[in-house]
Amino acid sequence: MPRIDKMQSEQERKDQIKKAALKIFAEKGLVGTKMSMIAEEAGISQGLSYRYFESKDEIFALLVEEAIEESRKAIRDIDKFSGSPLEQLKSFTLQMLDENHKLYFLLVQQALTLEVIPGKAREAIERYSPQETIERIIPIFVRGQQEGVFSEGDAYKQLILYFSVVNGLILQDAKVIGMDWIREVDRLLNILTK
Amino acid sequence: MPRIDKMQSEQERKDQIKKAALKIFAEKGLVGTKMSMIAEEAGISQGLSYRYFESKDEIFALLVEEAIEESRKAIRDIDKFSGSPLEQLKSFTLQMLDENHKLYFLLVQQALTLEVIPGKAREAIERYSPQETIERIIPIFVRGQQEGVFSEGDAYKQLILYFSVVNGLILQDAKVIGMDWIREVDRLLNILTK
DNA sequence: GTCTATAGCAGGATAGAC
DNA sequence: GTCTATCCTGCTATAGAC
Repeated sequence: MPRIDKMQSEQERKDQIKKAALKIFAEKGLVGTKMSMIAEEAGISQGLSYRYFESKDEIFALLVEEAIEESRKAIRDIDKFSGSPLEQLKSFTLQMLDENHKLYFLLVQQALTLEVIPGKAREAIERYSPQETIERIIPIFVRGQQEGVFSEGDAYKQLILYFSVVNGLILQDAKVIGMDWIREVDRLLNILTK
Repeated sequence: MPRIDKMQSEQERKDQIKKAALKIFAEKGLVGTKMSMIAEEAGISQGLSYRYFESKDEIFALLVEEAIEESRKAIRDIDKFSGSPLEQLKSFTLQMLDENHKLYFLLVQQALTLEVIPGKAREAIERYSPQETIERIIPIFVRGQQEGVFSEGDAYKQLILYFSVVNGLILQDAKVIGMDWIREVDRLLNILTK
């Protein structure tokens, strides 16, 4: 007879720890995060995480892999957003800014700024060539240019600019509370338009 | 008789260590930076830094104070840039992106994302109310609006947006080498204009 | 004044009680 | 299955030789 109380299955416990870890890692990075912080955030004791994961590095690597997988999926699905290039990009941007994606995004940023990242995380990062993202988004920019809405110039540079700007927005968002960034996305996209 | 060789005065040695520390701190944050890294960057032995500074925290705090002082100065001098609001802002932005200011900027970012920062650094951060920056820059935005160049709306929000965007640009700049960001500043300012 | 060696401590990981 | 009490490594900071 299964238990009815709030006791959790192994998978649920793992998810709980991972969720807590994601929040702290995204905020403080790999070295800045102590296992005790993750435990506290998850509401468990310091040593328990090790019954579910081998090491801090393993959790980090796991999350980075998930983040990258999530990101690939978002990129793959970008054509599902209907509308003009501008509207597509707006939908995509808003998606990046939502709660879940934001944390993943910050985590990858953390991983990218580290020189010494755990082997598995490094693999995931290296496997995920930005080429994939670029090939997927550049056509949208080009279409925007052809339709005369986007400004002329090197679409690749525009893309990098666009991402670094969204990056800055997400980073800021982590600090300034109570600001409705979503409203600002329109203004943001002015970077790209004529 | 003073020595003629490359032996350094106490002040020069301090500056050398501080310069090395700034570079590493800006990149890896307080916890991510090991004293051995600073020593290596400065080309000295691991223990020597402690003849010139009391602790890692002291160096960090010192640099944060300098960074903030530098930032106040840049803000105070913003009216010295001549020209239209747009040109003023462009000059100011380019200044933020130059080598020196960039590192300071990243350092303050690091300090802002930490919860536990050394007492002195915390004081400096708290003493430096963003109010000062805001009061200085808002009038430029307002003037831009009055002249019909900047888009309408809450100038405060535009300011925050602008800073988070520049922030993203600086962060990206630390990673993507060989990209001439300066050329992109014009495009960046499109966020603000009609 | 600078280096090398090490003391001391913080934090990751483990062992053992419950 | 979870917690508490350690072990052990790696880093900050210090001591002492040159």
